[in-house]
Amino acid sequence: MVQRRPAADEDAGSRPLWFIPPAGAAQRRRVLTREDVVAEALAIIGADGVDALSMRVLATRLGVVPGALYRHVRNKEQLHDLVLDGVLAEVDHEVDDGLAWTERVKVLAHRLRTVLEAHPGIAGLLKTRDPLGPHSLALAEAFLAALNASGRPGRRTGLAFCLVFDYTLGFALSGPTSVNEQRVQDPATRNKLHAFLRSLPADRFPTLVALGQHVWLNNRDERFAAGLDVLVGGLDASRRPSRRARGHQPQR
Amino acid sequence: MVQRRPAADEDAGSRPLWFIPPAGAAQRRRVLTREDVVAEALAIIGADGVDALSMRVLATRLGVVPGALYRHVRNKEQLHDLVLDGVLAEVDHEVDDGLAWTERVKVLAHRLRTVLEAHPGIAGLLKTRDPLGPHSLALAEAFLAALNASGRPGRRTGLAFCLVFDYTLGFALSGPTSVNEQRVQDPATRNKLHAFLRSLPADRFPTLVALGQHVWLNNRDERFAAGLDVLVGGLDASRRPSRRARGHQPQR
DNA sequence: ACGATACAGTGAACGCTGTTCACAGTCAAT
DNA sequence: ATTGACTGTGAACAGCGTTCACTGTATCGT
Repeated sequence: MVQRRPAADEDAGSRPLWFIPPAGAAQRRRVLTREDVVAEALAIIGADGVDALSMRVLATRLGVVPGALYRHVRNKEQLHDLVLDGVLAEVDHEVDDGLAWTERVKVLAHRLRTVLEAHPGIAGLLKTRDPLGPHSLALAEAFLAALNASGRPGRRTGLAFCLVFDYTLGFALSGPTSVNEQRVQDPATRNKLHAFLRSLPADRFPTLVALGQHVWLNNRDERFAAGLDVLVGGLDASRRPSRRARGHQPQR
Repeated sequence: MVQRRPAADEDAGSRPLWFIPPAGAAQRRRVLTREDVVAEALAIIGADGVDALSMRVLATRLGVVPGALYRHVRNKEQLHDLVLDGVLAEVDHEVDDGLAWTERVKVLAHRLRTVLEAHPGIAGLLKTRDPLGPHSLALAEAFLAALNASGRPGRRTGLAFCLVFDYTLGFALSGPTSVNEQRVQDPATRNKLHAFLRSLPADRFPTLVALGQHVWLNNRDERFAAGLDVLVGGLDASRRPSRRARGHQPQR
Protein backbone atom coordinates (compact mmCIF):
# COMPACT_ATOMS: atom_id res chain seq x y z
CA MET A 1 0.00 0.00 0.00
CA VAL A 2 2.98 2.27 0.60
CA GLN A 3 5.94 1.53 -1.62
CA ARG A 4 5.04 -1.12 -4.13
CA ARG A 5 8.12 -0.90 -6.30
CA PRO A 6 10.71 -3.17 -4.64
CA ALA A 7 13.97 -1.49 -3.75
CA ALA A 8 16.08 -3.30 -6.31
CA ASP A 9 18.96 -0.85 -5.91
CA GLU A 10 20.48 -2.17 -2.74
CA ASP A 11 20.98 -5.58 -4.29
CA ALA A 12 22.45 -4.28 -7.52
CA GLY A 13 26.02 -4.61 -6.26
CA SER A 14 25.98 -8.13 -4.89
CA ARG A 15 25.06 -10.18 -7.93
CA PRO A 16 23.17 -13.27 -6.95
CA LEU A 17 20.41 -13.30 -4.41
CA TRP A 18 18.86 -16.40 -5.91
CA PHE A 19 18.76 -17.89 -2.46
CA ILE A 20 16.16 -15.74 -0.80
CA PRO A 21 13.00 -16.39 -2.77
CA PRO A 22 13.10 -19.74 -4.49
CA ALA A 23 9.43 -20.17 -3.69
CA GLY A 24 6.85 -18.71 -5.98
CA ALA A 25 8.32 -19.63 -9.34
CA ALA A 26 7.01 -16.87 -11.63
CA GLN A 27 5.85 -14.95 -8.59
CA ARG A 28 8.80 -12.63 -8.14
CA ARG A 29 8.60 -11.03 -11.54
CA ARG A 30 5.13 -9.68 -11.11
CA VAL A 31 5.00 -7.04 -8.43
CA LEU A 32 1.23 -7.08 -8.64
CA THR A 33 -1.05 -10.06 -8.87
CA ARG A 34 -4.75 -10.40 -9.47
CA GLU A 35 -5.10 -11.51 -5.88
CA ASP A 36 -3.53 -8.26 -4.72
CA VAL A 37 -5.94 -6.24 -6.80
CA VAL A 38 -8.99 -8.11 -5.54
CA ALA A 39 -7.78 -8.00 -1.94
CA GLU A 40 -7.27 -4.24 -2.06
CA ALA A 41 -10.66 -3.81 -3.73
CA LEU A 42 -12.23 -5.80 -0.90
CA ALA A 43 -10.47 -3.58 1.61
CA ILE A 44 -11.85 -0.46 -0.04
CA ILE A 45 -15.38 -1.83 -0.18
CA GLY A 46 -15.22 -3.05 3.39
CA ALA A 47 -14.12 0.38 4.53
CA ASP A 48 -16.11 2.81 2.38
CA GLY A 49 -18.64 0.77 0.43
CA VAL A 50 -18.80 -0.26 -3.18
CA ASP A 51 -19.30 3.27 -4.47
CA ALA A 52 -15.86 4.24 -3.21
CA LEU A 53 -14.27 1.60 -5.42
CA SER A 54 -12.95 3.31 -8.52
CA MET A 55 -10.16 2.09 -10.73
CA ARG A 56 -8.19 5.23 -10.00
CA VAL A 57 -8.25 5.07 -6.21
CA LEU A 58 -7.64 1.35 -6.38
CA ALA A 59 -4.61 1.93 -8.57
CA THR A 60 -3.35 4.71 -6.32
CA ARG A 61 -3.61 2.55 -3.22
CA LEU A 62 -1.64 -0.14 -5.02
CA GLY A 63 1.02 2.40 -6.01
CA VAL A 64 0.30 1.99 -9.67
CA VAL A 65 -1.14 3.86 -12.62
CA PRO A 66 -4.84 3.17 -13.42
CA GLY A 67 -4.17 1.47 -16.74
CA ALA A 68 -1.95 -1.09 -15.06
CA LEU A 69 -4.96 -2.74 -13.45
CA TYR A 70 -6.15 -3.89 -16.85
CA ARG A 71 -3.22 -6.30 -17.00
CA HIS A 72 -4.88 -8.28 -14.22
CA VAL A 73 -8.57 -7.62 -14.72
CA ARG A 74 -10.49 -7.35 -17.96
CA ASN A 75 -12.70 -4.51 -16.77
CA LYS A 76 -14.51 -3.23 -13.73
CA GLU A 77 -17.34 -5.68 -14.25
CA GLN A 78 -14.99 -8.63 -13.88
CA LEU A 79 -13.44 -6.98 -10.85
CA HIS A 80 -16.92 -6.86 -9.35
CA ASP A 81 -17.39 -10.56 -10.01
CA LEU A 82 -14.12 -11.42 -8.33
CA VAL A 83 -14.87 -9.18 -5.38
CA LEU A 84 -18.30 -10.73 -5.10
CA ASP A 85 -17.01 -14.23 -4.73
CA GLY A 86 -14.47 -12.96 -2.23
CA VAL A 87 -17.23 -11.54 -0.10
CA LEU A 88 -19.38 -14.65 -0.30
CA ALA A 89 -16.38 -16.64 0.87
CA GLU A 90 -16.86 -14.97 4.24
CA VAL A 91 -20.23 -16.63 4.70
CA ASP A 92 -19.83 -19.75 6.79
CA HIS A 93 -21.93 -22.38 5.05
CA GLU A 94 -21.46 -25.15 7.60
CA VAL A 95 -24.61 -25.83 9.60
CA ASP A 96 -25.44 -28.39 12.25
CA ASP A 97 -27.20 -31.32 10.59
CA GLY A 98 -29.12 -31.94 13.78
CA LEU A 99 -31.16 -28.78 13.35
CA ALA A 100 -34.52 -28.76 11.62
CA TRP A 101 -34.38 -27.66 7.99
CA THR A 102 -36.31 -24.53 8.87
CA GLU A 103 -33.69 -23.51 11.40
CA ARG A 104 -30.87 -24.31 9.02
CA VAL A 105 -32.35 -22.05 6.37
CA LYS A 106 -32.80 -19.26 8.88
CA VAL A 107 -29.24 -19.54 10.15
CA LEU A 108 -27.85 -19.41 6.65
CA ALA A 109 -30.00 -16.44 5.72
CA HIS A 110 -28.92 -14.55 8.82
CA ARG A 111 -25.27 -15.20 8.07
CA LEU A 112 -25.67 -14.10 4.48
CA ARG A 113 -27.38 -10.89 5.50
CA THR A 114 -24.69 -10.10 8.05
CA VAL A 115 -21.87 -10.49 5.56
CA LEU A 116 -23.69 -8.56 2.84
CA GLU A 117 -24.42 -5.64 5.11
CA ALA A 118 -20.82 -5.59 6.26
CA HIS A 119 -19.89 -4.65 2.70
CA PRO A 120 -22.24 -1.83 1.69
CA GLY A 121 -23.27 -2.03 -1.92
CA ILE A 122 -22.28 -5.64 -2.48
CA ALA A 123 -25.88 -6.83 -2.45
CA GLY A 124 -26.53 -4.57 -5.41
CA LEU A 125 -23.92 -6.44 -7.43
CA LEU A 126 -25.32 -9.81 -6.43
CA LYS A 127 -28.74 -8.85 -7.70
CA THR A 128 -27.69 -8.39 -11.28
CA ARG A 129 -24.65 -10.64 -11.58
CA ASP A 130 -24.91 -14.33 -11.09
CA PRO A 131 -23.32 -16.21 -8.22
CA LEU A 132 -21.37 -18.93 -10.00
CA GLY A 133 -18.01 -18.63 -8.29
CA PRO A 134 -16.80 -21.47 -6.08
CA HIS A 135 -17.80 -19.85 -2.82
CA SER A 136 -21.16 -18.75 -4.21
CA LEU A 137 -21.82 -22.31 -5.30
CA ALA A 138 -20.93 -23.63 -1.88
CA LEU A 139 -23.42 -21.28 -0.29
CA ALA A 140 -26.11 -22.20 -2.80
CA GLU A 141 -25.42 -25.86 -2.05
CA ALA A 142 -25.94 -25.25 1.66
CA PHE A 143 -29.25 -23.48 1.11
CA LEU A 144 -30.46 -26.08 -1.35
CA ALA A 145 -29.48 -28.95 0.92
CA ALA A 146 -31.42 -27.48 3.81
CA LEU A 147 -34.47 -26.80 1.68
CA ASN A 148 -34.26 -30.21 0.07
CA ALA A 149 -34.59 -31.74 3.52
CA SER A 150 -38.13 -30.44 3.67
CA GLY A 151 -39.15 -33.23 1.35
CA ARG A 152 -40.74 -31.25 -1.47
CA PRO A 153 -40.29 -32.08 -5.14
CA GLY A 154 -37.21 -30.71 -6.85
CA ARG A 155 -38.99 -28.08 -8.85
CA ARG A 156 -40.62 -26.61 -5.76
CA THR A 157 -37.29 -26.72 -3.93
CA GLY A 158 -35.84 -24.57 -6.69
CA LEU A 159 -38.62 -22.05 -6.25
CA ALA A 160 -38.13 -22.03 -2.49
CA PHE A 161 -34.41 -21.42 -2.94
CA CYS A 162 -35.01 -18.46 -5.20
CA LEU A 163 -37.53 -17.10 -2.73
CA VAL A 164 -35.24 -17.23 0.30
CA PHE A 165 -32.23 -15.97 -1.63
CA ASP A 166 -34.15 -13.13 -3.21
CA TYR A 167 -35.64 -12.11 0.09
CA THR A 168 -32.30 -11.99 1.86
CA LEU A 169 -30.63 -10.13 -0.99
CA GLY A 170 -33.46 -7.68 -1.33
CA PHE A 171 -33.39 -6.98 2.36
CA ALA A 172 -29.65 -6.51 2.54
CA LEU A 173 -29.79 -4.27 -0.48
CA SER A 174 -31.61 -1.49 1.28
CA GLY A 175 -28.90 -1.63 3.89
CA PRO A 176 -28.57 0.40 7.05
CA THR A 177 -26.75 3.13 5.12
CA SER A 178 -29.68 3.88 2.82
CA VAL A 179 -31.55 7.15 3.12
CA ASN A 180 -34.59 5.15 4.07
CA GLU A 181 -32.95 3.66 7.13
CA GLN A 182 -30.91 6.67 8.12
CA ARG A 183 -34.08 8.70 8.30
CA VAL A 184 -35.62 6.22 10.70
CA GLN A 185 -32.60 5.75 12.92
CA ASP A 186 -32.37 9.24 14.26
CA PRO A 187 -35.18 9.67 16.81
CA ALA A 188 -35.72 13.32 15.92
CA THR A 189 -36.24 12.80 12.19
CA ARG A 190 -38.25 9.68 12.92
CA ASN A 191 -40.61 11.69 15.09
CA LYS A 192 -40.93 14.31 12.38
CA LEU A 193 -41.72 11.54 9.92
CA HIS A 194 -44.40 10.13 12.24
CA ALA A 195 -45.86 13.60 12.69
CA PHE A 196 -45.94 14.02 8.92
CA LEU A 197 -47.77 10.73 8.54
CA ARG A 198 -50.33 11.67 11.16
CA SER A 199 -50.84 15.03 9.51
CA LEU A 200 -51.94 13.44 6.24
CA PRO A 201 -55.59 13.84 5.23
CA ALA A 202 -57.38 11.07 7.08
CA ASP A 203 -60.01 10.66 4.41
CA ARG A 204 -57.51 9.76 1.70
CA PHE A 205 -54.92 7.91 3.80
CA PRO A 206 -56.80 6.47 6.78
CA THR A 207 -54.63 3.41 7.26
CA LEU A 208 -51.42 5.33 6.79
CA VAL A 209 -52.44 7.85 9.40
CA ALA A 210 -53.34 5.08 11.81
CA LEU A 211 -50.53 2.62 11.15
CA GLY A 212 -47.78 4.66 9.54
CA GLN A 213 -45.84 4.85 12.77
CA HIS A 214 -45.69 1.07 12.82
CA VAL A 215 -44.13 0.92 9.38
CA TRP A 216 -41.30 3.42 9.63
CA LEU A 217 -39.42 2.07 12.62
CA ASN A 218 -35.80 1.52 13.51
CA ASN A 219 -36.23 -2.24 13.55
CA ARG A 220 -34.18 -3.77 10.78
CA ASP A 221 -33.26 -6.83 12.80
CA GLU A 222 -36.80 -7.49 13.88
CA ARG A 223 -38.06 -6.90 10.35
CA PHE A 224 -35.65 -9.36 8.82
CA ALA A 225 -36.26 -12.03 11.45
CA ALA A 226 -40.05 -11.67 11.34
CA GLY A 227 -40.10 -11.72 7.54
CA LEU A 228 -37.89 -14.76 7.47
CA ASP A 229 -40.16 -16.50 9.96
CA VAL A 230 -43.24 -15.79 7.88
CA LEU A 231 -41.44 -16.93 4.78
CA VAL A 232 -40.08 -20.18 6.18
CA GLY A 233 -43.39 -20.76 7.93
CA GLY A 234 -45.15 -20.41 4.62
CA LEU A 235 -42.71 -22.84 3.05
CA ASP A 236 -43.25 -25.30 5.87
CA ALA A 237 -47.01 -25.06 5.46
CA SER A 238 -46.78 -25.65 1.71
CA ARG A 239 -44.49 -28.66 1.82
CA ARG A 240 -47.21 -30.88 0.48
CA PRO A 241 -49.57 -29.06 -1.87
CA SER A 242 -52.60 -29.38 0.41
CA ARG A 243 -55.85 -27.52 -0.05
CA ARG A 244 -54.39 -24.63 1.92
CA ALA A 245 -51.43 -24.09 -0.34
CA ARG A 246 -53.24 -24.14 -3.65
CA GLY A 247 -52.25 -21.89 -6.48
CA HIS A 248 -48.62 -22.89 -6.67
CA GLN A 249 -49.01 -24.59 -10.01
CA PRO A 250 -46.73 -23.34 -12.77
CA GLN A 251 -49.64 -22.15 -14.88
CA ARG A 252 -49.40 -18.98 -16.98
CA MET B 1 -38.08 17.78 -28.63
CA VAL B 2 -37.17 19.46 -31.89
CA GLN B 3 -37.04 23.25 -31.74
CA ARG B 4 -37.55 24.32 -28.16
CA ARG B 5 -36.65 27.97 -28.54
CA PRO B 6 -39.85 29.78 -29.59
CA ALA B 7 -39.61 31.87 -32.72
CA ALA B 8 -39.91 35.22 -30.97
CA ASP B 9 -38.87 37.13 -34.11
CA GLU B 10 -42.15 37.00 -36.01
CA ASP B 11 -43.96 38.71 -33.18
CA ALA B 12 -41.40 41.47 -32.70
CA GLY B 13 -43.13 43.83 -35.13
CA SER B 14 -46.77 43.63 -34.04
CA ARG B 15 -46.72 44.88 -30.48
CA PRO B 16 -49.50 43.37 -28.42
CA LEU B 17 -50.56 39.78 -28.62
CA TRP B 18 -51.98 39.79 -25.14
CA PHE B 19 -55.05 38.09 -26.46
CA ILE B 20 -53.75 34.73 -27.42
CA PRO B 21 -52.48 33.25 -24.18
CA PRO B 22 -54.19 34.74 -21.18
CA ALA B 23 -54.14 31.32 -19.57
CA GLY B 24 -51.10 30.18 -17.71
CA ALA B 25 -50.08 33.43 -16.04
CA ALA B 26 -46.30 33.11 -15.70
CA GLN B 27 -46.36 30.12 -18.04
CA ARG B 28 -45.28 31.74 -21.25
CA ARG B 29 -42.01 33.12 -19.96
CA ARG B 30 -40.52 29.81 -19.02
CA VAL B 31 -39.91 27.71 -22.06
CA LEU B 32 -39.06 24.79 -19.82
CA THR B 33 -40.84 23.65 -16.69
CA ARG B 34 -39.96 21.07 -14.09
CA GLU B 35 -42.82 18.98 -15.41
CA ASP B 36 -41.22 18.98 -18.85
CA VAL B 37 -37.91 17.82 -17.43
CA VAL B 38 -39.46 15.01 -15.41
CA ALA B 39 -41.67 13.94 -18.30
CA GLU B 40 -38.72 13.70 -20.68
CA ALA B 41 -36.71 11.85 -18.04
CA LEU B 42 -39.55 9.36 -17.70
CA ALA B 43 -39.60 8.92 -21.47
CA ILE B 44 -35.87 8.17 -21.51
CA ILE B 45 -36.14 5.68 -18.66
CA GLY B 46 -39.16 4.01 -20.18
CA ALA B 47 -37.29 3.58 -23.45
CA ASP B 48 -33.74 2.74 -22.43
CA GLY B 49 -33.72 2.23 -18.69
CA VAL B 50 -32.44 4.32 -15.85
CA ASP B 51 -28.81 3.99 -16.83
CA ALA B 52 -29.49 5.85 -20.07
CA LEU B 53 -30.66 8.88 -18.12
CA SER B 54 -27.82 11.37 -18.01
CA MET B 55 -28.15 15.09 -17.55
CA ARG B 56 -26.52 15.66 -20.92
CA VAL B 57 -28.79 13.50 -23.03
CA LEU B 58 -31.77 14.79 -21.10
CA ALA B 59 -30.72 18.36 -21.83
CA THR B 60 -30.06 17.56 -25.48
CA ARG B 61 -33.49 16.00 -25.94
CA LEU B 62 -35.02 19.12 -24.41
CA GLY B 63 -33.00 21.32 -26.77
CA VAL B 64 -31.12 22.90 -23.93
CA VAL B 65 -27.63 23.06 -22.46
CA PRO B 66 -26.91 20.70 -19.51
CA GLY B 67 -26.53 23.42 -16.93
CA ALA B 68 -30.01 24.75 -17.67
CA LEU B 69 -31.56 21.71 -16.01
CA TYR B 70 -30.27 22.88 -12.66
CA ARG B 71 -32.72 25.79 -12.78
CA HIS B 72 -35.54 23.27 -12.37
CA VAL B 73 -33.93 20.46 -10.41
CA ARG B 74 -31.47 20.71 -7.57
CA ASN B 75 -29.41 17.74 -8.68
CA LYS B 76 -29.75 14.32 -10.21
CA GLU B 77 -30.82 12.80 -6.92
CA GLN B 78 -33.86 15.04 -6.76
CA LEU B 79 -34.60 14.25 -10.38
CA HIS B 80 -34.59 10.59 -9.42
CA ASP B 81 -37.07 11.28 -6.64
CA LEU B 82 -39.40 13.10 -8.96
CA VAL B 83 -39.13 10.41 -11.61
CA LEU B 84 -39.79 7.78 -8.98
CA ASP B 85 -43.07 9.26 -7.91
CA GLY B 86 -44.01 9.64 -11.55
CA VAL B 87 -43.48 5.95 -12.12
CA LEU B 88 -45.40 4.92 -9.02
CA ALA B 89 -48.28 7.04 -10.27
CA GLU B 90 -48.71 4.43 -12.98
CA VAL B 91 -49.60 1.78 -10.44
CA ASP B 92 -53.36 1.51 -10.15
CA HIS B 93 -54.04 1.30 -6.42
CA GLU B 94 -57.79 0.74 -6.65
CA VAL B 95 -58.80 -2.80 -5.73
CA ASP B 96 -62.15 -4.47 -5.39
CA ASP B 97 -63.20 -4.39 -1.76
CA GLY B 98 -65.11 -7.61 -2.25
CA LEU B 99 -61.91 -9.62 -2.64
CA ALA B 100 -60.23 -11.34 0.28
CA TRP B 101 -57.35 -9.37 1.74
CA THR B 102 -54.91 -12.01 0.52
CA GLU B 103 -56.06 -11.53 -3.05
CA ARG B 104 -55.94 -7.77 -2.74
CA VAL B 105 -52.36 -7.88 -1.59
CA LYS B 106 -51.43 -10.17 -4.43
CA VAL B 107 -53.11 -8.00 -7.04
CA LEU B 108 -51.33 -4.91 -5.77
CA ALA B 109 -47.98 -6.66 -5.69
CA HIS B 110 -48.42 -7.90 -9.24
CA ARG B 111 -49.31 -4.44 -10.47
CA LEU B 112 -46.33 -2.93 -8.70
CA ARG B 113 -43.98 -5.47 -10.18
CA THR B 114 -45.32 -4.94 -13.68
CA VAL B 115 -44.83 -1.18 -13.52
CA LEU B 116 -41.38 -1.46 -11.96
CA GLU B 117 -40.16 -3.89 -14.58
CA ALA B 118 -41.52 -1.66 -17.32
CA HIS B 119 -38.97 0.95 -16.24
CA PRO B 120 -35.66 -0.91 -15.89
CA GLY B 121 -33.57 0.36 -13.03
CA ILE B 122 -36.35 2.15 -11.21
CA ALA B 123 -36.57 -0.53 -8.54
CA GLY B 124 -32.96 0.21 -7.68
CA LEU B 125 -33.86 3.79 -6.85
CA LEU B 126 -36.84 2.74 -4.75
CA LYS B 127 -34.63 0.54 -2.62
CA THR B 128 -32.47 3.33 -1.31
CA ARG B 129 -34.74 6.37 -1.56
CA ASP B 130 -37.90 6.56 0.40
CA PRO B 131 -41.34 6.59 -1.16
CA LEU B 132 -42.94 9.64 0.39
CA GLY B 133 -44.37 11.32 -2.69
CA PRO B 134 -48.16 11.56 -3.08
CA HIS B 135 -48.46 8.59 -5.42
CA SER B 136 -46.11 6.50 -3.33
CA LEU B 137 -48.21 7.23 -0.27
CA ALA B 138 -51.38 6.26 -2.09
CA LEU B 139 -49.86 2.92 -2.99
CA ALA B 140 -48.62 2.36 0.55
CA GLU B 141 -52.12 3.17 1.79
CA ALA B 142 -53.62 0.55 -0.51
CA PHE B 143 -51.18 -2.14 0.67
CA LEU B 144 -51.64 -1.21 4.31
CA ALA B 145 -55.43 -1.18 4.02
CA ALA B 146 -55.45 -4.67 2.51
CA LEU B 147 -53.08 -6.02 5.14
CA ASN B 148 -54.95 -4.31 7.93
CA ALA B 149 -58.06 -6.24 6.90
CA SER B 150 -56.33 -9.40 8.05
CA GLY B 151 -57.07 -8.37 11.63
CA ARG B 152 -53.58 -8.42 13.08
CA PRO B 153 -52.29 -5.84 15.49
CA GLY B 154 -50.88 -2.65 14.05
CA ARG B 155 -47.27 -3.43 14.74
CA ARG B 156 -47.48 -6.76 12.94
CA THR B 157 -49.28 -5.13 10.05
CA GLY B 158 -46.33 -2.79 9.67
CA LEU B 159 -43.98 -5.74 9.54
CA ALA B 160 -46.17 -7.49 6.99
CA PHE B 161 -46.20 -4.36 4.83
CA CYS B 162 -42.42 -4.12 4.85
CA LEU B 163 -42.20 -7.79 3.99
CA VAL B 164 -44.48 -7.66 0.96
CA PHE B 165 -43.05 -4.37 -0.28
CA ASP B 166 -39.45 -5.54 0.14
CA TYR B 167 -40.17 -8.81 -1.60
CA THR B 168 -41.77 -7.15 -4.61
CA LEU B 169 -39.04 -4.54 -4.87
CA GLY B 170 -36.30 -7.08 -4.48
CA PHE B 171 -37.80 -9.26 -7.14
CA ALA B 172 -38.32 -6.44 -9.61
CA LEU B 173 -34.80 -5.26 -8.97
CA SER B 174 -33.16 -8.26 -10.60
CA GLY B 175 -35.32 -7.54 -13.60
CA PRO B 176 -35.52 -9.46 -16.85
CA THR B 177 -32.64 -7.40 -18.23
CA SER B 178 -30.13 -8.59 -15.65
CA VAL B 179 -27.30 -10.86 -16.64
CA ASN B 180 -28.78 -13.48 -14.38
CA GLU B 181 -32.05 -13.61 -16.28
CA GLN B 182 -30.61 -13.09 -19.74
CA ARG B 183 -28.42 -16.11 -19.22
CA VAL B 184 -31.42 -18.24 -18.39
CA GLN B 185 -33.68 -17.00 -21.16
CA ASP B 186 -31.66 -18.22 -24.09
CA PRO B 187 -32.16 -22.00 -24.29
CA ALA B 188 -28.62 -22.61 -25.51
CA THR B 189 -26.86 -20.82 -22.68
CA ARG B 190 -29.35 -22.26 -20.22
CA ASN B 191 -28.45 -25.74 -21.35
CA LYS B 192 -24.77 -24.95 -21.02
CA LEU B 193 -25.44 -23.69 -17.52
CA HIS B 194 -27.31 -26.88 -16.62
CA ALA B 195 -24.49 -28.95 -18.05
CA PHE B 196 -22.02 -26.98 -15.96
CA LEU B 197 -24.06 -27.60 -12.85
CA ARG B 198 -24.24 -31.33 -13.55
CA SER B 199 -20.52 -31.41 -14.15
CA LEU B 200 -19.73 -30.15 -10.65
CA PRO B 201 -18.06 -32.57 -8.23
CA ALA B 202 -20.97 -34.53 -6.78
CA ASP B 203 -19.23 -35.03 -3.45
CA ARG B 204 -18.98 -31.34 -2.71
CA PHE B 205 -22.17 -30.12 -4.39
CA PRO B 206 -24.59 -33.06 -4.32
CA THR B 207 -27.78 -31.02 -4.10
CA LEU B 208 -26.65 -28.52 -6.69
CA VAL B 209 -25.87 -31.31 -9.13
CA ALA B 210 -29.26 -32.87 -8.52
CA LEU B 211 -31.45 -29.79 -8.28
CA GLY B 212 -29.48 -27.05 -10.00
CA GLN B 213 -31.52 -27.33 -13.15
CA HIS B 214 -34.62 -26.56 -11.13
CA VAL B 215 -33.15 -23.32 -9.84
CA TRP B 216 -31.89 -21.66 -12.99
CA LEU B 217 -35.02 -21.60 -15.08
CA ASN B 218 -36.70 -19.09 -17.32
CA ASN B 219 -39.67 -18.78 -14.99
CA ARG B 220 -39.77 -15.28 -13.60
CA ASP B 221 -43.55 -15.08 -13.59
CA GLU B 222 -43.95 -18.43 -11.88
CA ARG B 223 -41.24 -17.55 -9.40
CA PHE B 224 -42.86 -14.29 -8.44
CA ALA B 225 -46.35 -15.78 -8.16
CA ALA B 226 -45.19 -18.79 -6.17
CA GLY B 227 -43.10 -16.68 -3.83
CA LEU B 228 -45.97 -14.30 -3.29
CA ASP B 229 -48.28 -17.22 -2.54
CA VAL B 230 -45.90 -18.64 0.04
CA LEU B 231 -45.46 -15.22 1.55
CA VAL B 232 -49.13 -14.33 1.78
CA GLY B 233 -49.89 -17.86 2.91
CA GLY B 234 -47.37 -17.44 5.69
CA LEU B 235 -48.95 -14.15 6.65
CA ASP B 236 -52.39 -15.74 6.66
CA ALA B 237 -51.17 -18.56 8.88
CA SER B 238 -49.59 -16.12 11.33
CA ARG B 239 -52.56 -13.79 11.69
CA ARG B 240 -53.01 -14.80 15.30
CA PRO B 241 -49.73 -15.77 16.97
CA SER B 242 -50.69 -19.41 17.47
CA ARG B 243 -48.30 -22.14 18.50
CA ARG B 244 -47.44 -22.68 14.83
CA ALA B 245 -46.30 -19.13 14.21
CA ARG B 246 -44.06 -18.74 17.19
CA GLY B 247 -40.77 -16.90 17.04
CA HIS B 248 -42.07 -13.60 15.75
CA GLN B 249 -41.17 -11.78 18.92
CA PRO B 250 -38.73 -8.90 18.60
CA GLN B 251 -36.13 -10.63 20.71
CA ARG B 252 -32.41 -10.26 20.01
C1' DA C 1 26.98 -15.57 -21.71
C1' DC C 2 24.11 -13.20 -24.74
C1' DG C 3 20.38 -11.88 -27.60
C1' DA C 4 15.37 -12.55 -28.24
C1' DT C 5 11.02 -12.41 -26.26
C1' DA C 6 7.24 -11.76 -23.23
C1' DC C 7 5.07 -8.69 -20.43
C1' DA C 8 3.97 -5.54 -16.19
C1' DG C 9 3.72 -0.85 -15.61
C1' DT C 10 3.88 4.11 -17.65
C1' DG C 11 1.96 8.31 -19.32
C1' DA C 12 -1.11 10.38 -22.02
C1' DA C 13 -5.16 10.65 -24.15
C1' DC C 14 -10.49 9.96 -25.37
C1' DG C 15 -15.14 10.42 -24.31
C1' DC C 16 -18.14 10.33 -20.88
C1' DT C 17 -20.26 11.90 -16.28
C1' DG C 18 -22.47 15.53 -12.62
C1' DT C 19 -21.99 20.15 -11.32
C1' DT C 20 -20.78 25.21 -10.97
C1' DC C 21 -20.54 29.98 -12.39
C1' DA C 22 -20.18 34.49 -14.66
C1' DC C 23 -22.76 36.27 -18.25
C1' DA C 24 -26.53 37.40 -21.70
C1' DG C 25 -31.07 38.10 -22.93
C1' DT C 26 -35.91 38.53 -21.99
C1' DC C 27 -39.92 39.19 -19.55
C1' DA C 28 -42.75 41.60 -15.68
C1' DA C 29 -43.32 45.14 -12.57
C1' DT C 30 -42.34 49.76 -11.05
C1' DA D 1 -38.28 53.78 -19.34
C1' DT D 2 -35.72 51.84 -15.79
C1' DT D 3 -35.17 48.19 -12.61
C1' DG D 4 -35.14 43.62 -11.15
C1' DA D 5 -35.94 38.79 -11.40
C1' DC D 6 -34.94 34.82 -13.67
C1' DT D 7 -34.08 31.33 -17.47
C1' DG D 8 -30.85 29.55 -20.58
C1' DT D 9 -25.77 29.96 -22.39
C1' DG D 10 -21.07 28.63 -22.75
C1' DA D 11 -17.23 27.24 -20.67
C1' DA D 12 -14.95 25.12 -17.36
C1' DC D 13 -13.64 21.63 -13.33
C1' DA D 14 -12.93 17.28 -11.39
C1' DG D 15 -13.72 12.72 -11.77
C1' DC D 16 -14.92 8.36 -14.14
C1' DG D 17 -13.70 3.72 -17.16
C1' DT D 18 -10.93 2.48 -20.77
C1' DT D 19 -7.33 2.27 -24.62
C1' DC D 20 -2.75 2.36 -26.56
C1' DA D 21 2.03 3.14 -28.01
C1' DC D 22 5.98 2.81 -25.45
C1' DT D 23 9.68 1.50 -21.83
C1' DG D 24 12.22 -1.16 -19.02
C1' DT D 25 13.11 -5.41 -16.97
C1' DA D 26 13.17 -10.30 -16.06
C1' DT D 27 13.07 -14.79 -18.10
C1' DC D 28 14.12 -18.22 -21.63
C1' DG D 29 16.50 -20.46 -25.44
C1' DT D 30 20.46 -20.66 -27.66
